Amino acid sequence: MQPSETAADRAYAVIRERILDGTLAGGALVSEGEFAADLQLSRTPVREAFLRLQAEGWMTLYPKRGALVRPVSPDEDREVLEARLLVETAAVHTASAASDDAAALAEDLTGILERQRDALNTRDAEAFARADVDFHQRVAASGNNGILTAFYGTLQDRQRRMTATTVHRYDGAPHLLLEQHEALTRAIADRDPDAFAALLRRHVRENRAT
Amino acid sequence: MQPSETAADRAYAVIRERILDGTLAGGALVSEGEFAADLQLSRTPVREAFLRLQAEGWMTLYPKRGALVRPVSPDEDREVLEARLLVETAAVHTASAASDDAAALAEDLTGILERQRDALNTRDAEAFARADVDFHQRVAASGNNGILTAFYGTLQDRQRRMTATTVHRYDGAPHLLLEQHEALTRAIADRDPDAFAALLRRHVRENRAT
DNA sequence: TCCATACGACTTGTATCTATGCTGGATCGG
DNA sequence: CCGATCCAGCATAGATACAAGTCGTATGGA
Repeated sequence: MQPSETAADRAYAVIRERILDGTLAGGALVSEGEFAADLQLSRTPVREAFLRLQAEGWMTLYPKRGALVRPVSPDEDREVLEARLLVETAAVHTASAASDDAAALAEDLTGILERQRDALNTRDAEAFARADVDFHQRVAASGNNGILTAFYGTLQDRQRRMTATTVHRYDGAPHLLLEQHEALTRAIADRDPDAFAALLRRHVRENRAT
Repeated sequence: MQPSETAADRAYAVIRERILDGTLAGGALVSEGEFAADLQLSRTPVREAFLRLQAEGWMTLYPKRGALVRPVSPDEDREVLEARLLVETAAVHTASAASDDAAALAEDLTGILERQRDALNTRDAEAFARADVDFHQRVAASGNNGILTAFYGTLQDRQRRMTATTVHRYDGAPHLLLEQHEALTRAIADRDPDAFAALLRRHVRENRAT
């Protein structure tokens, strides 16, 4: 056994994953004992995981009653999209003011797009989705603001859960998504934050899943 | 005894307060046992508080070593101010698009300003600061986006800690601050988000403490 | 002197135990 | 038949016990 990862960490990772991928639906009422039995540990590490999940907003703990997996609120998708737009747009605006940052960003994005194109060709949906997340994460990070970048990460997690919950619909074909990413990258290379903002707005509206 | 508030909640509130008001300086190494003895409870609730504080970014837990109060990073004040500007500006932009929201916002802000003016007259620094926080919180909430509003709250907490850490300097007199708030409110009443943005930028730059 | 190691103090990680709160259903009185 | 009450079962809150990791220091040998 490799105890570099504690039992509490394992419990946390497992439960969080089940929430994010939709195995544990919103509104489900779970208890510490359940998971303790399931994961073969005592209730203590499970409890720690619950507390952490509550702090991150995934669960609500009701004293002496149990833990409720927080359901996705009706407004959540709008709110997440608004927030993502805001952070990404502001980041590109900042990056565009410094030619070095803009160039580095464009270069990194080109690399990620290459990976995504490969994934499309090899029909590796997993890698495709991963590249998609990386693309936007990299954009958000270009604002050179750790707080906002971290916040953006939480938005991606929320979105991941939402897309897992709802039926996963591809309004457009994957290659359309790729083309939009390419257009976004061009706007960055051109240091045109306004064009980027307009393209991004369309991008997220048309394809709420990414 | 009124156990409506659990021991863990109390421990959390106390420790968090000590971090935010600077009693517990950044970089301090603390242990569960210390606080357990101090607060007269067992390690369990203290541990829960530590976990929660870590999840919220106030502490870093080192396995078998102790807990470190996370120091304020050198970039943090810039990052917090950038993020606050971003969220408030976006919120007002949204609110300005709906006349009802803008009117309600202007009205609420006027009320808060009244409180703040009273506080200034009675020299109640505490109430003055509270009104200040409320003013900006209300602005942020006008964006009608719960996720962003909650995020804004965390920014205020971070800022509170920073201003507690550094010497609290008032670059301008309190009444200048009040005048700026009044100007901001007028911009909102006029549904002029661009003017608001410009005023706010100056406001936070001149007075990094609020 | 220098280095390796053994030890002790301190810390967290996890399990377990007790007390208490909540809830739903059975029971009793009307 | 209906509502108040009681109680068993379940879940958590918190305390405690114990195991194990880490570091500083003392100690003994080369």
